[in-house]
Amino acid sequence: MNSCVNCPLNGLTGYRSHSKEQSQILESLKRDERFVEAGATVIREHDESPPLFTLLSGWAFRYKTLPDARRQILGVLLPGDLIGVQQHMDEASAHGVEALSALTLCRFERDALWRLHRDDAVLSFTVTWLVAAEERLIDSQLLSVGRRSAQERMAALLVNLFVRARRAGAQAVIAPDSPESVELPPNSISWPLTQQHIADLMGLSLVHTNKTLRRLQKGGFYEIKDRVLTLLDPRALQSIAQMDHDELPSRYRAFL
Amino acid sequence: MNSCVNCPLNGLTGYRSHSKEQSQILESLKRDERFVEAGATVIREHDESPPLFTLLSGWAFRYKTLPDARRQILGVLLPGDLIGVQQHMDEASAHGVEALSALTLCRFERDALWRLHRDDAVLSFTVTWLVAAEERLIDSQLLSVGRRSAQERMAALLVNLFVRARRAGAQAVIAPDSPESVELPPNSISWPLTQQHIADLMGLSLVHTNKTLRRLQKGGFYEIKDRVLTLLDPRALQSIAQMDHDELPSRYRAFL
DNA sequence: CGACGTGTTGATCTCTCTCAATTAGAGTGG
DNA sequence: CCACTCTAATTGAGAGAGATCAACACGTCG
Repeated sequence: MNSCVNCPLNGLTGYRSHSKEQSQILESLKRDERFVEAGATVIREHDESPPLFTLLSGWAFRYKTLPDARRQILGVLLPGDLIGVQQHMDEASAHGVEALSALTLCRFERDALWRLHRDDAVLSFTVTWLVAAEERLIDSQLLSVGRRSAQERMAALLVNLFVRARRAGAQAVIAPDSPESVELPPNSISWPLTQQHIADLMGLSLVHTNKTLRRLQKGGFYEIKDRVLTLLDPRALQSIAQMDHDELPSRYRAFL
Repeated sequence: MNSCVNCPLNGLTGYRSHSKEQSQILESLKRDERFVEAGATVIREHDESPPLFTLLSGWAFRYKTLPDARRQILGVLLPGDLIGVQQHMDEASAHGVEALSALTLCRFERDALWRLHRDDAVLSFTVTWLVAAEERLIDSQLLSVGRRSAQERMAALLVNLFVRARRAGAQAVIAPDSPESVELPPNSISWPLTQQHIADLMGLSLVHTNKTLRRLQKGGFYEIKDRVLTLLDPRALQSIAQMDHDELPSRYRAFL
C-alpha cells in the first residue's frame, strides 16, 4: 500500500478529500522515503536549502540554539506535518529538526514546492493551510513561554500535545510500525519526550521542569509510565493552564 | 497612483517583479482601503472569519491574552505584511490585531485567499512565502522569550525591528503620510512602541523592561527621543543579544 | 487645573536558576 | 551474574533574575 495516502498534502487536513489528479502530482514530486532512528538529526541548524519533507510517522521537533548552546525547541512535529517549508524559500535553514522517535519521512524533489503551486490550486492552498496552522501552534507556544507560569506551561503542553497526538493518530490510515500506532486507551498517547525536551520547549530549566511536573503528577492530573502519557484529569489541566476555551481549535476538542 | 504597487502580494518580496496579470487579479480581489487611527483594534481576538488584509502603511501588532488579561504580543506587523491568513482558514481568529500608528490597510474579498490560489500560481506561491517568512519571525521571537536574558531580549528586539523597519521603508514605493515615510537618518527609524508593548512582546514586566532598557540607553547603545529610535552601536547590540550571524536573514543584513 | 498615559526609580518578594548529589534502569563487557 | 557506565529522573540548598508594590516626574489634553 502506498504510504502517500497518509501524506498531509493529500487531503488529510480534513478540508477536502484527495483526488486522482492531486495524488498523481504528488507521486511525481516524491523522491523517496526516508527512515531515521530516534535522536537522529533530520536537518542541521544551518543547512543550505534542505529538502522538503512530509512526516509520515513518528515524532520530531524543530529547534534553534544560541552561540552558548542554550536551546529553544520551537515546536513538536507529528505525523501529517510538513518539514522545511520555511527554509526552502529562503537561504539557509533557520532551525534544526531532530527525531524524537523513529521516523518515516517522505522526501520531495528540490523544486517541489514551486511545482506544486504551479500545477495545482488545491495543493497550493493546502500548503498555505498547513503553514498557517503551524503558525498558530507557535503563537500558542509563545503565549505559554512568555506569559504562563511554570505550572501553567506544563499543563498547557500536556493538553496540547495530547490532543494533537490523538488527532494525528486518528487520521493516520495505516502506520503499522510507528510509535503512535500502538493501541492505547483513549486517554493515553505515546510519549517520547524527556524532561530536557520539555524544559527546552517551555523555556525553563531542567530542574524546575522536573519539580513542576512532579507536583502535577502527585496531584493526580497525569501519569507518565514506560514512555506513555495518560491524562487523568484533562479538564483540570486545562483549567490549571488557564486555557481560554478557544485556544484549542475546534478540530482538536473532540479528543479531550 | 494606485497603492496596490505597495502590496506585498504584488511582487515586493524581492522574489520577482510583478506582472500585469497578477496585478489585475489582485485588483479584482481588492474590496477597499481602510484607514484606522493609532490604538484602534483591527481584528478582535475572537472574531469569526475576519477579512484578509495587507498592511500598506503604519505599524500594528498581533497578540493573544489569557483569561486574567495577561497579554503576549506575538509579533509586530510592518508595511508589506499580510494580516489574517491564519484565521482565515480556520474558524475564529486566534489572535487580535491592534494598530500602533495610523494604518492604511488593503482589504480583500472574503474568499480572496482561495481565489488567488486558484487563479495564479505566482500569487499563491507568494502567499506561502509570506506566511513562511512570518513564521521565521515568530521562531526568532520564541527563541528570545524562551532563552534570552532580559538584556539580550531588548538588544535583539531593537536590532530586529530596526532592520525590518528599514527594509520596509526602503521597499515602499510611496507612503506619503505614514510614520515610516518621514525622512530619517540611516541609523534611525520611527518608533511607535511604548515600554508596555515591549514588555508584552518579550514576556517581561513593565518595570523590569524599563530598568533593562535604561541600562542599555545609559551604555550609549541606542536612543529613543520623540518616538524615534536611533541605534548608536548596532554591532554591540547584536553582540549583546547573542545573535548568531544567521539569525538575521541576509535580505536584512544590508540595513545595519 | 486635574486626569491620564508614559517613563523612572527604589524596596521588597518570589519564582526560577544553578550547583550538587542521589537513585533507578538499561546496556555492555568481563 | 556482576561491576561499570550512561542516560533520565529526583531532591535539597542557596543564589539571582525578574516580579510586584509604591512613589514620583513629566507632558498632553480636556
